[in-house]
Parts: sequence; C-alpha cells; structure tokens
Amino acid sequence: MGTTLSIQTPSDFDLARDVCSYGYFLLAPNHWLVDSQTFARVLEFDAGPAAVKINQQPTGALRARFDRTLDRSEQSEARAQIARMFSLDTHADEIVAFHTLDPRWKKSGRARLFRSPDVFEDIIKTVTSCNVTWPSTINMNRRLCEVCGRQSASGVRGFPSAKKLARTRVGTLRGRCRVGYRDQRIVDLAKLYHKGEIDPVWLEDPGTHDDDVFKFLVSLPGIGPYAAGNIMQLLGRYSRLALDTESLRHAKSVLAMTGTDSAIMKKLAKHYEPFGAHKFRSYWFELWDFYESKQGPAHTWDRETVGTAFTASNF
DNA sequence: GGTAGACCTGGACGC
DNA sequence: GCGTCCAGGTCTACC
Repeated sequence: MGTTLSIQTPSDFDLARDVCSYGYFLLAPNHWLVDSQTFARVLEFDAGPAAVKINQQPTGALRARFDRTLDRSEQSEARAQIARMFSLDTHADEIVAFHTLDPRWKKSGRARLFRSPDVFEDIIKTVTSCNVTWPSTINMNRRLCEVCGRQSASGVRGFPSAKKLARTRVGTLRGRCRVGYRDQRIVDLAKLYHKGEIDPVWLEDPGTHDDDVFKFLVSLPGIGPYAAGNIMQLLGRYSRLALDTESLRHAKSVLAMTGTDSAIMKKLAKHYEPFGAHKFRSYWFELWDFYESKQGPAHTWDRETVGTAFTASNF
C-alpha cells in the first residue's frame, strides 16, 4: 500500500485543461489517461523512483497515489515536483494581468502551461524536439526512459536524472536511444547540470533578468534561439517567443502572413509585441486553439494516434 | 551580420 | 526490400 497525498489547488485550476496545455504531456514518462482523466508518471527521489497517478477530486483538490510509501521528506519533494509540473504556484494576479492583456483566454481560463518536475528534464526534452519531426521526439523520450530511466516498484520507468545521463556513454544515447548527433550535447548538458553550472535556482529566480537567462541559455551546447525561448517559457518566463517552422505554418495559414520566411519571422515578433511579458502564452494558446479545432480538446487525445501527429504539418 | 552546408533519424515515395 | 528525398534547429566556417 503506497502513500496517497491530497494537494490543494488554486480555485481556477483544471487538471485536464492545465495538463493538456503543452505538447510535453504526450512525452514519456508522462501519460495522460483519457478514460479516467488521470495523469500518471514516475517521479524521481534520492532513495529511488515512485510511480504516481493523479486525479482531481470534485472539491478541486488533487489526489496523488504512489506505488510505494514516501517518507516525510519525499512527500515534501513530491508536492514540489507536482506543483512545478502543473504551475500551481502561478500567482492569481499574474493570471489576471494576462487575461486583461489578452482577454481571448479569459473564458476558458487558460493561463498555465504544463512542464516537467524539474528544469533538467525540460532542457533535455527541448533538445530532443529540435531538428526532428514530432514522432522522433516521442521516440527519443520513450527510449531515454526505457534505456536510462530507473524502474519504480510497479515496473514503470522515469526520466533519467542529470547524474545518470552525465555518466551515460554517448554511444548508448546514439545507438539505443536514437538521439543522433544530440548524444554528446545531452551528456555535456547533464554534466553541466550535475556540477551546478546550470543552476535551476538562478534560472527560476524572479530576480534574474530575462535577458541574462536568455544569454546564458544560448551559450549552452545544443541550445539556440528557439530552444532558449522554449526553455524560458518552461521557466515561467513568457516575454520571448520560441519561433520555429510550426510558427511559420501558423503565420501563413492562420494569421495570413505573406513574404519570405525571415520576413514572416519579423512580422510574428511584431504581431505578438503588444502582449509584452505574456507574449509566449498568447502565441501558444493561439497555436493550441488551432490544434484543438482540428483534433478536439487535448484532454481527449489518444497518445498513440492523435498524440503522435498533432502538429500542423500533419493536418 | 548574414548565409551555406553538415549534422542524424525516420517517414514517404518510387522502383 | 532497397535507395533517395525531405523535414527539422544548431553549429561552424566563410564572406
């Protein structure tokens, strides 16, 4: 019999809406169970991994059931990891400010974006999303968990820690996880993170300026302007866009922008400028709205079918 | 500062 | 079943 935790949430929190708000909810070890509207994955602790299933009670509180007993410090750590994934600590004032600036999302309540339990997983997931189509990103994350992740008591595997990946051979990452030329970059990022040279506290500190964070991120191996912008939104910093080919498709098909790709990129930057500190959210929910208009609400997406092909290039 | 080409994987396609 | 082409962001060399 494992530990069950009850976690209070802000009154506007909606598990189905707020988990299924960013593509990473479809990447291993995350698993959204459509039938039961339950979120499942393995969380990492110093003493070993634990699988958890989380659903929302009618009161709004979350019930998190683990496959083993957690001690007090692990319970505290679990609460912190869950709060980060679901952005439970997003301040109400910040959401009001976003909806005031961009009222399109006030009715649905969209404001939170799903992310990983820690910064390291978000960085690696972003690297696996660069220069590949979405199905390859899904495969890389699945294999990273299968090959390098630790197994929980119930037999499911978690995302490998920085410590583990720092000690993994590049040949293993390339040969068995199929990450291609990202192998050395992933090991280098893991070493930097494990040594504390990538400091999640500094990156998440509201006192650290966005410009300094961006400058630091693009100095890291495998991180360019797109990846840095994406990692910034995963840090809760929405002042920058993460523009890629998906953005170009959105600009052409939804926003009716024309011109060369570089001209469209400049138009996009100008288009979202009025949303200031919230521009990534405005951009992303526009994109997400388009996906849902084609495939239905994200909380109904089957991981094996819609989940493998939800980018606009496949519509 | 801008640009061309290499880096890999996996899917689509033609034969 | 095999070979070719293509999509995708970062990095390096070069102008």
